[in-house]
Amino acid sequence: MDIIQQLGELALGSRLRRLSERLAQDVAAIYSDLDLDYEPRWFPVYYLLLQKSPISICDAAQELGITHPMVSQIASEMVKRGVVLELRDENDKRKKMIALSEKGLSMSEKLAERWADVDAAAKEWTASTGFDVLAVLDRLEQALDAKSFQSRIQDHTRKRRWDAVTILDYDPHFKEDFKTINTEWIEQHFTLEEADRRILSNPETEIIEPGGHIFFARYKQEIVGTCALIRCSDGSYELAKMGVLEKARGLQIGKKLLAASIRKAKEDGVPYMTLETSSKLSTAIALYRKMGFVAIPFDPDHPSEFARADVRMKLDLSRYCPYGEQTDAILQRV
Amino acid sequence: MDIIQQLGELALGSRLRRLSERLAQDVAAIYSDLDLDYEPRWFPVYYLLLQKSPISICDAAQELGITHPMVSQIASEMVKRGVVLELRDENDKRKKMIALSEKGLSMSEKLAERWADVDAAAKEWTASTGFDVLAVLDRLEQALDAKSFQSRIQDHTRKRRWDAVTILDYDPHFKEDFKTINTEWIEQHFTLEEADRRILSNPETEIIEPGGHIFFARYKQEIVGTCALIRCSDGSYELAKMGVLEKARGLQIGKKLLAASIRKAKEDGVPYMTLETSSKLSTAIALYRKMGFVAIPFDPDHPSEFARADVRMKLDLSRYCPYGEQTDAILQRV
DNA sequence: AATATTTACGTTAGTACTTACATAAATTCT
DNA sequence: AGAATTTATGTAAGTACTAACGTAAATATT
Repeated sequence: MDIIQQLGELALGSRLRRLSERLAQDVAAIYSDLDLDYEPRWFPVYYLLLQKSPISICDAAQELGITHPMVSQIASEMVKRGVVLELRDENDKRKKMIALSEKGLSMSEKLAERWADVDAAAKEWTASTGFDVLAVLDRLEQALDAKSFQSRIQDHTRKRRWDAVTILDYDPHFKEDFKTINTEWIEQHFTLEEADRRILSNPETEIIEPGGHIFFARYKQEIVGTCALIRCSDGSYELAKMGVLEKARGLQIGKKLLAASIRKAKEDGVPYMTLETSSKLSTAIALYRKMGFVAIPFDPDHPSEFARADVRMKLDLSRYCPYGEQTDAILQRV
Repeated sequence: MDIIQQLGELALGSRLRRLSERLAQDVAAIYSDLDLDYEPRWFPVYYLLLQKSPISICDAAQELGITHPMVSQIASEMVKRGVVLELRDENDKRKKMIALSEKGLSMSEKLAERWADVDAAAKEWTASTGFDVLAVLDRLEQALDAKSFQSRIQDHTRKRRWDAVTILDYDPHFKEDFKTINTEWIEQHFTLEEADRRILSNPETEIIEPGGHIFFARYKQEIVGTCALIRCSDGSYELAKMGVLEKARGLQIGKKLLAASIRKAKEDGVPYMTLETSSKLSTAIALYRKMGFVAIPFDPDHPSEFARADVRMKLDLSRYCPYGEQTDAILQRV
């Protein structure tokens, strides 16, 4: 029992490879005493030519599920050894048709006998496991056709990252984080305004006490993101002060904070949410849009408190609004 | 459904390879965004170093079940990229000990996360087939450890050849074959003597009518071997005129003829069999010996009819004598 | 102590593929 | 009809291995 075996599914690929190499070597050995102009690697091409002949290089490659350079190389080897003949297609001068020569054809009887032995040996071997090995391979391939291994891995990566982030409600311990996280992103793109300083320094009096909320995202024991719901005079919420630390970008923390905010707003029976942002923040706007927010015109009666704000968006919570309700599995994929 | 799939067990190796390559490619892709000095092919070595460090090149190769040049190459790549440190073993100056560097170790956390995703994806994938894929692989490998694929194929080849040869009793149609087959081998090694000509030209009066038998081996509609049992005055049989055509050598036809002869002798309740041969025919003598014959001294009272004969052998049929009775399966293997 | 054998490792060459690119012919578009 | 695109093939270079050989050091044998 070596490490490759101990690793189980993680080293499945290595194991399949090892097994196939072991077989290939053993199969190669059985041709050695046959004294024919034949190489084991020719098998797929030779076998195909026995059934369909003549055939063009690329058609053969397609039928065999290998690359055309492979067929091209094997074919020229076979031509060199006199096993295959090249003919040119008359209608299409690009095409090189290959076919078994007299010599190539005459080898088939002896080869077919060996193949029958290989087939019988393989059948016996696989049957001895008590499993229908071919069916297992069929299912494995089918499953992979339905969904690539890469995307399966990605799903798990996404899920792990998603689960690694916890959304927390406001706690006085996080007061400083609320300030530093927002200061970081504001100063990166804009300059800190007077209203920013007031709100970021006094979240409790400015947001919580008037009936708002602040959420925090924790990743690896650290607060890396935050966003606030400010209670407006008409009872709606304004989403604001959403920020994620530079180093924690790409973990879909913004989406998770936003989903938590929408969920809370629905819980509280709020009719709609608004937000103000800047057209410079295109990734943020894309996210808001994905979550259902739509742009609304700037109302001259309600000018923004912030100089950087030039976009106003709204999410109508009375209508169907999936992202406040959907499961994590769907959210992760959006 | 391509040809590789249609071929079933015959192309099992190709299929395993294809599957492993598909996995390898997908797995390679998930490291690309990780921005680490890491190559997917390092995996086995890296993983081992995470558990056992430092370790020598050859020890690592052994543990991983790969060749030491592979470990050596991977290790030097890793050294070049600063992931691995080389130390010299003090006690054994041949040994190069490799260990993860600070940098190599620091990568492990991120890598381990990805591995966990790969592992989870693979588990999910294999489980979706409804089979215990790992168990199938275990069984396949175990079965191959117990008996190599090559020897499994050989068994089938042997059996096919064995079954392809039919032993027939004397029939006047075969009279000419009896003569030509024996003439071929006698003239190859010796010269045809007067007694040869007499017996070969008149098998019926010389062998059959005095109570003897002649067997023929048929392979692909052709008589390719023969041997005779000559009834002696004391009731025993003398095995004689055993020959196989040059072109049919290697098919174990001699063994099959001999087995048929011994079986017949036992059936007929004969106490023992003898034969005369030449010390020049070492392969034949080896076969006789395998089948239970032992050399006996030349009895001066019974000089041979043939000048070439200088070895006399005997098989005591009253004692245990496996090869007259054993099944084909055992005979094929002898 | 001298010699033979084994072990550890590196190097080179080979294998069975692939990807990427180049070229020529055919087909489609305008 | 001329230009752009697609298709068929070949070639070069790369990948991830292995096998085979050579060298140096250690160990066993005589």
